[in-house]
Amino acid sequence: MDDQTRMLAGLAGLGGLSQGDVGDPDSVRKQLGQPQQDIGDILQQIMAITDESLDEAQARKHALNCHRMKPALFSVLCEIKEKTVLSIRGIQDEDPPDPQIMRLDNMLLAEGVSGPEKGGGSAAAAAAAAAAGGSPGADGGIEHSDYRAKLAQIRQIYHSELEKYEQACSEFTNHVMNLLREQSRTRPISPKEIERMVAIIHRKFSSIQMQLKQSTCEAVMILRSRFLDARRKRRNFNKQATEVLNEYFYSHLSNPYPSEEAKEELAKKCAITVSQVSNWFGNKRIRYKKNIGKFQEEANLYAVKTAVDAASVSAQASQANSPATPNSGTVCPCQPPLTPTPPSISITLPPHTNQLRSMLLHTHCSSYTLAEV
DNA sequence: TCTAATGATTCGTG
DNA sequence: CACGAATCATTAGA
Repeated sequence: MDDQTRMLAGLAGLGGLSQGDVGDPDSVRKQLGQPQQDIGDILQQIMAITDESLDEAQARKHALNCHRMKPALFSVLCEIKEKTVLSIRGIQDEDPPDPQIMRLDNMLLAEGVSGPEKGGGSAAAAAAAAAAGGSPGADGGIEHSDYRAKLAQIRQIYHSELEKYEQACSEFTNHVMNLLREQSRTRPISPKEIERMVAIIHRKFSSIQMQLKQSTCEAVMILRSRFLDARRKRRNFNKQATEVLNEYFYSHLSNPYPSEEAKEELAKKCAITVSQVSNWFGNKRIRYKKNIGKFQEEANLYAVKTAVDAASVSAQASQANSPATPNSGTVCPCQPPLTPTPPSISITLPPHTNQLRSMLLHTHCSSYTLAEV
């Protein structure tokens, strides 16, 4: 209290004093001779104001507001406050942008939830729809629009929530600002303090915003994973693709392990991915091996078919008087077209060639994503 | 509705 | 990483 009274004593005639003089009450007293009693009275009035009735308080408030020393007292109190409490808080004011929010923002932008209406979102939608679509066709369009519709729904919810949030934030900020401005007439609140309070409110609201962004991201992730879950959206290969694969399989029955190049060629022919070709051969080998008898008829059928194809190719070749180009899809010359005894698969591991290519071409989780490449 | 077929995934292995 | 084997999840046909 001693410091304060000294400080307040210094206020007695601030009008003609420089800032440096404020801290020296003795010099003030010397210059003006204003009694300390005056300051004590004002302080007493301020302290007692809460105990009075509303009307009395209002009248007192008015009187205090009109007091000739009010502006000086106010500015000094502001200064004291600034130097004590707020200087400590001030350090934390300029914090860097939250990396978490930045991550969420980037993701929402990439997914097309935030940002321009038909920007990256449609690209992401196309990717997801292509991934879900499996074989290219009219079906892909349905998947695409379905995905887009759901994404648009999320987008709409996100934006309406964001708008609500922004409105609430600005309403609350305005309310607090008005309140503080109003209060600043009776207690020392500097504009800087109001500014800080606004920053604090914004920080609090931004944590709510982060929650909104987080849950939106989760929703998009769930949506994507549903569309990307190839197993759920499995489509049987078309007849022509199955024929091409079977032709290769039965014409290479002694070693049904297509090379990376052969897989690529088959993938191209069947309009599927290399990894789908690998899956198909993996399934085929194991299922054939498990029940050779069941596949016998199929084996004979394709053996005949490949033999006929080979014959027509060689006939064409001889007609054109040019050598027939060896095709991986045709029957191997050393392989009999009809296998009298059940053919057996030689389970020998093929050499691991072209690992880099395979690394690029094999996509297990999202095998469909390369389907349209 | 049931069931066989089938494409995809997972796991252990070399 | 490719493969076999087991399994899952979906499709298609009876």
